[in-house]
Amino acid sequence: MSTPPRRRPSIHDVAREAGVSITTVSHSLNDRGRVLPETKERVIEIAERLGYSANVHAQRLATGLNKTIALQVSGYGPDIVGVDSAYYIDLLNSASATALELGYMPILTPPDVTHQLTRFPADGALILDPIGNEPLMDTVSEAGGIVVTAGRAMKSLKKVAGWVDNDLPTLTVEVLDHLEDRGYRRPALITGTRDRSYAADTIEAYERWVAERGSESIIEEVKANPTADVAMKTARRLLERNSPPDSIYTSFDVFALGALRVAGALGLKVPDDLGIVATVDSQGMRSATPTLTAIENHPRELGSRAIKMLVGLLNGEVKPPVGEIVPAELQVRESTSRP
Amino acid sequence: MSTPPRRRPSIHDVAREAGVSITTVSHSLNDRGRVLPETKERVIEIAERLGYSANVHAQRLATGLNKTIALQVSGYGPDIVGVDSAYYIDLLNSASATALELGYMPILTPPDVTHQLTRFPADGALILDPIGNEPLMDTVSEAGGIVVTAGRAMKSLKKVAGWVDNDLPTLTVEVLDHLEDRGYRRPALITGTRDRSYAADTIEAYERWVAERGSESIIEEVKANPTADVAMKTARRLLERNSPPDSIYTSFDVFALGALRVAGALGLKVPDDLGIVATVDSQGMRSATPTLTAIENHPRELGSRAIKMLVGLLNGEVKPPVGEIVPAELQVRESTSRP
DNA sequence: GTGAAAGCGCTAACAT
DNA sequence: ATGTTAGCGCTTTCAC
Repeated sequence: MSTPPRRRPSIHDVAREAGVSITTVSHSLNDRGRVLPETKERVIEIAERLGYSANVHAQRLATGLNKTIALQVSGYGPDIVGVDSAYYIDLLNSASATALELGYMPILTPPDVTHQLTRFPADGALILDPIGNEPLMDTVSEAGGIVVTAGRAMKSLKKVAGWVDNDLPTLTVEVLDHLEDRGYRRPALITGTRDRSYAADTIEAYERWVAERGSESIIEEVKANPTADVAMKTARRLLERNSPPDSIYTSFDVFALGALRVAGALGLKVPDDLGIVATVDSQGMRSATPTLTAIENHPRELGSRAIKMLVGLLNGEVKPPVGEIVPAELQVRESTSRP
Repeated sequence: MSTPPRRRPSIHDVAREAGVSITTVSHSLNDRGRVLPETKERVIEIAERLGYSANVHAQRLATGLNKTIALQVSGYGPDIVGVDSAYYIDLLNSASATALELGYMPILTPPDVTHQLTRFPADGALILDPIGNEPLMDTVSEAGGIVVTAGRAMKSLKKVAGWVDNDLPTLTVEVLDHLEDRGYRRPALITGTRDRSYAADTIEAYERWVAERGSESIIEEVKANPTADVAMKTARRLLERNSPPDSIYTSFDVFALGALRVAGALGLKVPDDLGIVATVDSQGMRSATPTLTAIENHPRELGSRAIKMLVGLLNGEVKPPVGEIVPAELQVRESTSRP
C-alpha cells in the first residue's frame, strides 16, 4: 500500500548524519555542556531535517523525571453539576496546552480512578474547584508531587502548594454595589457550602456588606447537588418568605436559571421585580430570557496560569505556598437592567 | 519533617525479596513465559506488599509501545460553543477512566497544539464531534496511529478507523413523531452545517419524514458559530416567516433557549403555540422556563465504548472500519407537553 | 521452570 | 569541545 510505518529517527541517526557522538547531539539539543556553536547549529538543523525528537520514555527513564501533570475536575460526575462546564473545558484545554508547551504530559484523571496514578505517577496535579478531600491530592502529595488548584481548597491546605482564583470577595462587593446602584435593596445570596472556597469567600464578603448597611442577611447555603430541581425549590423558598429579597446573587448558573423560572411562576418580572446575578458566565446566561448578568471568569487564563505556577513550583523557581488572582469582570445584562 | 520521598521499588527489589531473577518477576506479573504457579503467586504477593508497579517509561522503552491515547474536543474554544459542555466533560472523564483502566495514558490535546504530539506520540486518538479536518487526525494517522471519533467525521473517512454515535436518524424520526403526536403540524429544523455528522444525519431524516407527509421542509442550516446571538436571529427569522413553523427541533441547546426567548418576545406561548426539542440534554434544558424536551445522549457510555473500540483496534482484535450505536432517549418535558 | 544478558533511546559523569 | 561509557527499569530472546 503506502510507505511502511517507518521507525522514528533516534539520537544515533542524528549523530551519524552529523558525524558526531550522541552526547554532542544530546548537549546541542538541550543546551547542556559546551558545544561549538557551529556544531550545535548543524546538529539542530540535521535533527530538524530528519524530523527527530527525543523519545520521551527514554528521556524520562534516564532522567528519572515523569514530566506528567494530572488534571482533574473535582467531584464532577453524573450527579454533581453546578456550573455550565464550558468553564471547565476552556480551563482544561488551556491548562493542557500550557503543559504541553512546557514539556509536560497533561493527563486527564477522572475523580474515581485516582488509584491508577500509582502506575502513571504525576509530578504534580491541577484540581479544579477542589474541596480538599480529593484522593488525587493524597496520591500526588504522598508521592512527593505538587498540588495546585483553581479555586482554593478549604481543607488539607498543607497539601496544596499553590492556587489561582478570581477575587471573589471583591467581585461580590462589586455585584452587590451594582445591585444597590440599580435600586435593589434586599439582595439574597444563594451559594454552595463553605467547604468550597468560592462559597466561603462569597458568604463572608456578603455578610460584611449587608452588615455595613444594617440590612438583613439572606443566605441560602445549598447542601444538595445543585440540580435544576433543587434550584427551583431554593428560589421558591426564598421568594415566598414574608419579606422576600428583591434580588438574588448566586454562585451557580443553574440557580440563576431556576430563580428566573420561579419568578415567572410567581408573577415576578425580571429585572423589574427581581434582579438576578450569577458568578459564572455561560451560554445559559447569555441565552436566557431575559439575559442574565454574570461574571466572566476567564477560565483560559486561570488554566494557563495554574500550570505555569505548577511548573514553577516543580522547578523550585517558586516557593510555596503561592496564590494568584486572575481578574474577572461583571457582565451587566438584562436581568439587572432597570433604570 | 516527614519521611523523605522514598524511591519507588523496582523490579529488582521484588526479585531480591522473592529470591528469584527479574525475568521471573516480569513473567509472573505479565503472565508471559512459564513460571511455576506457586512461584508466580509468591512474586505477585511480594510485589503487592512492596507496593510495586512497573515503571511505565521503562516498560514503554523496552516494548516500543507508547500506550497513549490523545483526547480532543474538536473545534472547542472561546468562539465555538454549540452544546452545553457537561456532555463533553462526562464523555472525556469516562473515556479517560476507561483508557487508564486499560493501561493507556489519556492525554488531553487542545485543538491548537497538535504539533506537540510529535514529542508525545499517541498510539491513537479519540476526537469528539469531528469535522475531519482536525490536524490531530493527520498527525496520528500519519504516525501509524488509529483515530476513533464520537460522532462521525464526514471528511477524511479513510483516516478514521472507528466511531461511536447515537442513532440520529432514528432519534430524529422519534422526535418528529412525538411532535406530530402532540398535534404539531409544521416542525422546523435548526442544525449545523452538513460537515458535522449529526447535522447531516438529522437533515436527511427530517427531509425524508416531511417528504413522506408532503409537509413543507423548513430547515435552518446554521453556518455561524452557534452563539446566543445567532440563535436568536435564527429563531426570529423562522418565526416571522409568512407561514411560520409550529415547532422547532434543534441540534443545539443554545438554539432551544434562543427559540424560547424569541417566542416570548413575539408573544408565543411554549408549548401551546410553539413546541421546542433539543438534541442534547443539559442543565440548561432542565432549568429553562418551561423545561425543554431533549435527548439524553449518554455521553459516559459513548466515551467508554469509544476507548474500548480504539484499544480493540490497536490490539488488532477488531478490524476497521467499525461503528457502534449508543442508545439515547427522548426526555419529554414541558416544552412539548400540550394535551 | 528459571536466569543471564542484550538492548530499548536517552542523559550525565567522566575521560580525553 | 567532543566522545566513551555506565546506567535508568524493563522486556525478551536464548541458554540452561
